[in-house]
Amino acid sequence: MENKNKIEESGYDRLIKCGIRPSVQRLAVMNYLMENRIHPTVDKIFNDLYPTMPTLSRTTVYNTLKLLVESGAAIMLTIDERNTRFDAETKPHTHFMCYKCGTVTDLNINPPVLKGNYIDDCEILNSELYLYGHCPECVNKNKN
Amino acid sequence: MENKNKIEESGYDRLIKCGIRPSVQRLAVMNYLMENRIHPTVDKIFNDLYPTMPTLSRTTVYNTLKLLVESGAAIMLTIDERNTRFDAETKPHTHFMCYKCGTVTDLNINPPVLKGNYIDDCEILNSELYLYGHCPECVNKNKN
DNA sequence: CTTTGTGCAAATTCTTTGCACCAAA
DNA sequence: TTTGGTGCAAAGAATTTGCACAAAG
Repeated sequence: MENKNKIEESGYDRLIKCGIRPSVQRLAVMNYLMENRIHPTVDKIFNDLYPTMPTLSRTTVYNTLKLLVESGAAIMLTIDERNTRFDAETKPHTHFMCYKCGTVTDLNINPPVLKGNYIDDCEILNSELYLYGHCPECVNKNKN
Repeated sequence: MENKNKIEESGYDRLIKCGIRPSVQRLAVMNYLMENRIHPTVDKIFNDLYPTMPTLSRTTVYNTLKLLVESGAAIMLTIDERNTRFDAETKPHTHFMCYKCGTVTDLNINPPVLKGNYIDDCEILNSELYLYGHCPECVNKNKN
């Protein structure tokens, strides 16, 4: 369940490939993101890692996520107004957020490929397609 | 310049159509959004209206924007990680943010029309296509 | 009068910063 | 040893809440 769409590459390999020194904390965050494709918030990551790493600090999680994003090892999502979310899948794909339960998932629909193009003289370097609505679980709940 | 893509409908008509009582403050915010299609932040709206409405409070701007979005008179954009932005154009269109200057503009490219569909059993009620890169001004600056 | 809206101040939440200590090269 | 990483506590920024007063119906 939590491992849906798990990425097979190892966190260690991903860090090295992106030129990031693999400290214990960075490895923990990177592996967490690759094994749990739930688009977690900073708090979710911290709370889930804390039991096995009681010396971990929120600051380190923030530092690490910033580094991962800047190095191309992860992406940041602004789909959720309240909290920044993170994803270890860096290839373009479409995200969905449920208005009722707040869960963010990947959708099997290709976003328009626009990177590298110029549109209205704007140089496009990145794009995100965010969809919102009701997830299957919440659609069904509604029928009761 | 500031009036690019200005909406011709009056703020008063928009409020009435959306079932919102047109208080002085609400009218000021609605008109501001319709006349200034710059996807402003709460602070920008407050600071621009304050000189002509010195009793206006940030709380009222927050209250009003929440009401406008809930009533369908405006939309909220999460394209900018730092600040929520607002737009009086509620028909689906594509937004662009410049990485360098932070300006948010509309782009003349139609986003995929997905509202009303089911994708992976998710009921799609809304969508946003956000593009990021360098705006014409910043592309040119870069050449120096 | 009764309901709705406004605006101040305080509280809350999320994130960043400064700095001392720790760890690895 | 020198550079880089971690984590605490404090600061900062954005937003929300509680409440008293004002305005509108």
